[in-house]
Amino acid sequence: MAKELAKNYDPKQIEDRLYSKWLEKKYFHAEPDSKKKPFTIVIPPPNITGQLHMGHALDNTMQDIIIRFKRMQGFNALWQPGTDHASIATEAKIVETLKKEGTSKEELGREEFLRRAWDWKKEYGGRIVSQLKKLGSSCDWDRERFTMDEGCNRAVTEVFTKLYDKGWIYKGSRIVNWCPVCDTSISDAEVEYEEQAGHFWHIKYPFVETDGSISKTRFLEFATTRPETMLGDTAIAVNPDDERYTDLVGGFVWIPFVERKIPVIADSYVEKDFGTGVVKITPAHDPNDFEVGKRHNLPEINILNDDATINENGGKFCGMDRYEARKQIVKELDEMGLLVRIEDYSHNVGTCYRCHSTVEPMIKKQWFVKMDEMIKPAVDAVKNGDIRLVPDRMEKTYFNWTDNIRDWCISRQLWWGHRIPAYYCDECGEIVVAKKAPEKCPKCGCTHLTQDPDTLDTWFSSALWPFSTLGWPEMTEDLKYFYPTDVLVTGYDIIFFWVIRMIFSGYEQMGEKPFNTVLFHGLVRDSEGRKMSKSLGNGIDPLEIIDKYGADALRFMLIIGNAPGNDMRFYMERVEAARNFANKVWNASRFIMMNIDQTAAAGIKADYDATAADMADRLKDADKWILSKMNSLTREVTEFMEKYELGIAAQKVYDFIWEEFCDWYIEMVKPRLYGTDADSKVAALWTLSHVLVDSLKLLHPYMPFVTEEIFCNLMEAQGRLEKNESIMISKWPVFSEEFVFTDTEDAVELIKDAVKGIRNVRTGMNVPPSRKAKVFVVTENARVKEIFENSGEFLATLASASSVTLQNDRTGIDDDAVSAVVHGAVIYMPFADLVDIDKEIERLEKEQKRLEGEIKRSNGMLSNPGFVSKAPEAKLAEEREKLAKYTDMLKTVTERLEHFKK
RNA sequence: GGGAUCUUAGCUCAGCUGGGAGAGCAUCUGCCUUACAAGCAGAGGGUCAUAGGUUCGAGCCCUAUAGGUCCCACCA
Repeated sequence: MAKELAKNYDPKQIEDRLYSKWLEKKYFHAEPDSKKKPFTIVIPPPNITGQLHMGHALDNTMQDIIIRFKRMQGFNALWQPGTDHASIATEAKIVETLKKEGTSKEELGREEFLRRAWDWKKEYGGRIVSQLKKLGSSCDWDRERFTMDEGCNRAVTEVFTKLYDKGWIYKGSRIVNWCPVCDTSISDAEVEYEEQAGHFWHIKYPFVETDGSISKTRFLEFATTRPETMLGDTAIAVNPDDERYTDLVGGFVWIPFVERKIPVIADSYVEKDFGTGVVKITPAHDPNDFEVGKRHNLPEINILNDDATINENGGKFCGMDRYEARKQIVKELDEMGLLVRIEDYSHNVGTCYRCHSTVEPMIKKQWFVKMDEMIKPAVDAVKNGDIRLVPDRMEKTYFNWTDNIRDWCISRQLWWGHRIPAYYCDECGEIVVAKKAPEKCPKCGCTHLTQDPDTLDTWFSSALWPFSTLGWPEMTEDLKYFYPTDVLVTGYDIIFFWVIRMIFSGYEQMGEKPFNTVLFHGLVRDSEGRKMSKSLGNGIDPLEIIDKYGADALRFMLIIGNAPGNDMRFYMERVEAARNFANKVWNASRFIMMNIDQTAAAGIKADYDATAADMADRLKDADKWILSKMNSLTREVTEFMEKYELGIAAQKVYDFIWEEFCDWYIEMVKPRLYGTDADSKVAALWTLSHVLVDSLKLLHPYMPFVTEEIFCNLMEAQGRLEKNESIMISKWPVFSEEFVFTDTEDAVELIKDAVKGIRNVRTGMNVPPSRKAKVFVVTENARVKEIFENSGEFLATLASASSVTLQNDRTGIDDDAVSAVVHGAVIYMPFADLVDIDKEIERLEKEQKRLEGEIKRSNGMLSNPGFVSKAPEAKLAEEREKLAKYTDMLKTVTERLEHFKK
């Protein structure tokens, strides 16, 4: 490794190399260790069909930031990785490929199809993993899992049989959402509603007279958006309180085409005021009608085949596609004079979340998980705070779902997935649910049993992910040590699919929550705020960004200035800004290392392992100031990260490094570095190094590569690489009392203001005389005096007060002037912007009022017996301190105000 | 229909328990200065959607209104 940093920051030169090093050193690997506290994250397993997209990049960056942070804090940090078999999505892809090859899954047969699927997994499952590595993800790859591997399969079978024995998994004939394209049932959560422009067909059925004849004059009018379902109508319903139709209830109407008479029934489900107040009831193809049908014992007539063509129950329309049949039916109704009118109508249509074709509700025999009992602990956990959702508004969404939960349809008519461990006796039809295929039927003794052909919903196995990956159903050491996990990071879009199901599964199977906190993030949208999608072609490939700007830049961009749970837009300019920041850090470090080298060459060497106490008497005000700032920053950043406010934490680090450290401290310290005072030089170098190292550490979770590269080079340059071989396993900085220099910090802040004022004057030289600054200097004893209206004279005055010379400042003011500032010979209030005194008086009056308010509040609290008796001592002390501080400030402000008023 | 959320600079957004209105980009003015032009020093630009309320004090809390986004449920 070079002792000097390369002249130019080039992520390509460092990222892959460092990642390999980390892997080689096994820094990502975690084993149970009773001496250390665990911190665990399980990855939301990406689909094996997937390519890394911006959503993944955001999700995994957040996890990596947290896990790196915790690792540095000394936790035994495990980030458990893996991938998801994504049954429906993967199967669709493979079916598509087969189609292109001119074959089909039926032709291939189940076994061959699965072989192809596993080949697919082998080929593409690794792709997403290598992409995650490009991002810098510090997952423990030795532990990589797959939702359909042997262990997960054991877990799935275990859960299925357990819940079946408990009666919480059952097979039932119920109305389910059927996707005719994916050719499978899907759960309620997997239906997406889309607003579609459609029609409202107003149709009338003729009455059946008491003598059995079909009326030519009396009709019952209703409206429907799906006319083809009339083939499956088994009743017509009105509201029981609807006086218009009271007489008709009990009568019959006639359905054309299928030549069937159906009863007119009364059910409160029908709303009087909507449409004609008459509803056709199709129990087999509408969830509400299904319920009505159950209440009235109506026959259920299925009119659709699985591919959404009309079946033999549809009479002459048999074999037609659903939409073709719709057209034809409407046409013929019109010819028969039974079509009253067509109204344009926009309504929500349920579509499959995978293929977006319209789903058809159908009655099917499927497997369900009973939810009413199992959901309870999951509700309580969030209610009583055992599991925290961040941001907490997600709780509303969560409860909205849990309050309206319905049984979960888990069987899928797919081949790629966990096979349902249910076996049917070929003789007597007995159902046996068991971990292993039974030898013979327990009822009739027949030895021929057939396994259920269906597979399980992908989410059934994902729900077990937090513990199945740690070895469950075996009670492994891993499981005992790492479970429950600490934080789950995921998008709010899969709260129903995944988060809730993990929570109830954790409680049911483990008897304990799967994680303490769920941290939600939003969607990454394009620069116009649209969802990134393949169909729009507006997706931005994270890998291209990494290639061009580096993973550090991408990561930082995704995090900074974004609040938890909020969507964000992707801007190239923001990636550039992040890359520029990395470059800034690079260059500042290069400067510091150059100076370390040069001073060392001159025989002056700082002890970089020295403590603050060792250095105490050599530190200058500027050093104390930046150390103090660094110290506060450490505390703030740590606090924000612990609250998972990653965006704010990143912003703080950014501001500190760029503004305070680079723009101020490094500039302030230059004269000392170029000067001759060895002690001062050593103090400066020590401080530079100390602050740089701590800044790099705070930045490391966000920008792992650039920080590691600099850190290692710096350590080598300082001859302490052996003890500090990687920043990622270095100690996270902690707030320390030894770096609290409040007074110095305040003073230098004032000085900064002063310098800014001077710069302002300088650049404002050509402004009209009225704008020329009035500069005030407040001396240590608070004596206010106006020095000069002319900046030149001001500078001269400052210079005369100086005792030390500074050189080569970039601020554009005379060297000597700055020295006075930096050395605190005077403390000033720069009012360079100040045009008239009235404004300042106004400001001070406002401040005075504010302080009076604060004092009043503090007094109120301190004289409140309730507060005094209940508040902890620290809180009381804090309040007293505040009171004292504000009282003091008020005094100063009032004094100053009086002065100005004079 | 229920719920969530947003409305802050020209654009995109931060602003965490009420006290300074902020960042990036864009615009304008100076600077190739021995870490960095991927940079430095400045400037302009905001009734914090509107109207009330609570408070010594409101971008932040409460109420209402308008507009946007999203989720859930669904009227056939």
